[in-house]
Amino acid sequence: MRPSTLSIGDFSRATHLSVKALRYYHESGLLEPAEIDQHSGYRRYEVEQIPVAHIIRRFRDLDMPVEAVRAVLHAADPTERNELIGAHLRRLEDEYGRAQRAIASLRDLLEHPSTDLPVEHRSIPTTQVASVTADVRRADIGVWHQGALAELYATVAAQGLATTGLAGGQFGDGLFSGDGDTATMFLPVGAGFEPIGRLELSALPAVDLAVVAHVGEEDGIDRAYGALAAYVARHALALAGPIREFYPVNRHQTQDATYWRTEIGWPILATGQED
Amino acid sequence: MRPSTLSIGDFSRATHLSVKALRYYHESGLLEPAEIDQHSGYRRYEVEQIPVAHIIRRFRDLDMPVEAVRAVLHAADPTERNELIGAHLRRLEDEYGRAQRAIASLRDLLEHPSTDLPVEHRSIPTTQVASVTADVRRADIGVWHQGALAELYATVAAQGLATTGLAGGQFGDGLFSGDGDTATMFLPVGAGFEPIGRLELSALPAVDLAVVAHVGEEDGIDRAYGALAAYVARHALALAGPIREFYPVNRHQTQDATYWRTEIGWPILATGQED
DNA sequence: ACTGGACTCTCCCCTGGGGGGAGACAGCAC
DNA sequence: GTGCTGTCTCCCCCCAGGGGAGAGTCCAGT
Repeated sequence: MRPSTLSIGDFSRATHLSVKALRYYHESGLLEPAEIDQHSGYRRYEVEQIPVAHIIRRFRDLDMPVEAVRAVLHAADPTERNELIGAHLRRLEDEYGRAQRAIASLRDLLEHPSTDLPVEHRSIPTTQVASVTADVRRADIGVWHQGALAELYATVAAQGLATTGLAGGQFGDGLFSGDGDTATMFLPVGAGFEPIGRLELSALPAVDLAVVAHVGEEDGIDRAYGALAAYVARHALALAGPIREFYPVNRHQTQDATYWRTEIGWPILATGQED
Repeated sequence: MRPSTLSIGDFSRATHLSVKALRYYHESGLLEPAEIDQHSGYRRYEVEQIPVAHIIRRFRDLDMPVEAVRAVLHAADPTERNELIGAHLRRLEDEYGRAQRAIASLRDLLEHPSTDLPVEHRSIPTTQVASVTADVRRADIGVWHQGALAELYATVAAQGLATTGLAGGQFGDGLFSGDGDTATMFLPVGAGFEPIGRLELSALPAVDLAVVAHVGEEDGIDRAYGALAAYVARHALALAGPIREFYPVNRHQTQDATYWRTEIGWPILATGQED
């Protein structure tokens, strides 16, 4: 008699999926054997499952998570399926674009390891701000940053208020314990701001900052950080609080990133003396 | 007095690397603290280490392995460094290209889940071949496949011999125990072949095959596998050995992939009867 | 019917790059 | 002295399986 089902080894050879992977897909429910021998526990697959297995392998070759593969296979209609696939492809494209820009920045950093940029001292008084504070993982800061600023600008404008200073952010607050990353985006406002949703009205403490400006996209910003660190080292100044950044250009109004400006403020102890 | 070193928390804020990551980099020797308090075990970093930490973060953002980052940082000269960075960028580019092609193939598979392609039965006698056999991980098969075939063509030609049949490969041999993937690439030759290096002279056993042809790049090949599986299922034929593939077109002479041809052979039990 | 070898089973530990948390010290301001 | 926060080490967790141990199964040959 000719068996109409395949052993796990035969199925592995027919699908180019390893036996280990097949067992894992069974365990995780992504691809269940057609039949399991009650006595021996041997898995048996049907030939009709081979095309499905090929599809799974293709997706896994793309590093699509097993959960996402299951979602695609269980998607109701082709539209939803294409949407899911498209989303994954967009993620890959994003990653690649980010990689290219970061590589350029890296070459720059490595080839000009110690660039001197003008450093300016700035005394910031206590400031009343509309703010958003959250624990954000470092990898997500870019996205969160954009969203929070957009919300601040929109809400302040919607309340008919004017901004009374530079938009900015503060990172690594240490207000909460633990190693979480507390980040705050803020927009200075006058009296009358009404906190809505996650937005708060708060007061930023006064600080003395050593400030370096960076122009252009965020990718090249490490050079500014490096220059600042070198300056601080030369003048033997310690870090006296969370880093504060300012964004003099409204990035939602000015789309061309070459005009963007980031001012990085490194809090220092007020000394008054500069050599 | 102003401390000239930073605690791990301050250093974390200055570099945007998490405290956990910094401890891990210390443990793995990628970035060692400038000083460790003998009594308390507290780590102390110098401001001069900040630019280095930024560089490390950039590389890790690119998913470059910690080992590779260390290699780049310890590289003797900029040339070697650029070479290492370039290699990583090329890997990213390769992945992205592969992803794009695989996505196209996937859409095809999902939109035409059951394509009928002509299936042909073929009886292959025992064949004398020059061959390369190795345990190859599935992900590496593409590369290994190219190299092995090129070596076979070159060596056979160098010995002044003619090929006496179609080049091909055999996958999932099962000659060795375990779940390893045994793959063999072969080129039929007449008498007089001298095995050199990893090349062997061997005899492939006779088989009866159900064969489907696929034209073009390897990316669309899953459709052919699917059609073959459907055919085999309809005719209740079991898999009777490792999959064999044939490549009638020499891919090193014909660069245009649209002319490439892959014949997939699914071993079946010889029955002589076809309904 | 028996034997040997190939095949498969489950179970456990391992990878990389950290994240999350427990419990114990350390340092600093009041 | 008394909190509070920061930091230490140690342990378990993630994904997608890989590697191997030890035991049970299947099948072909005798």
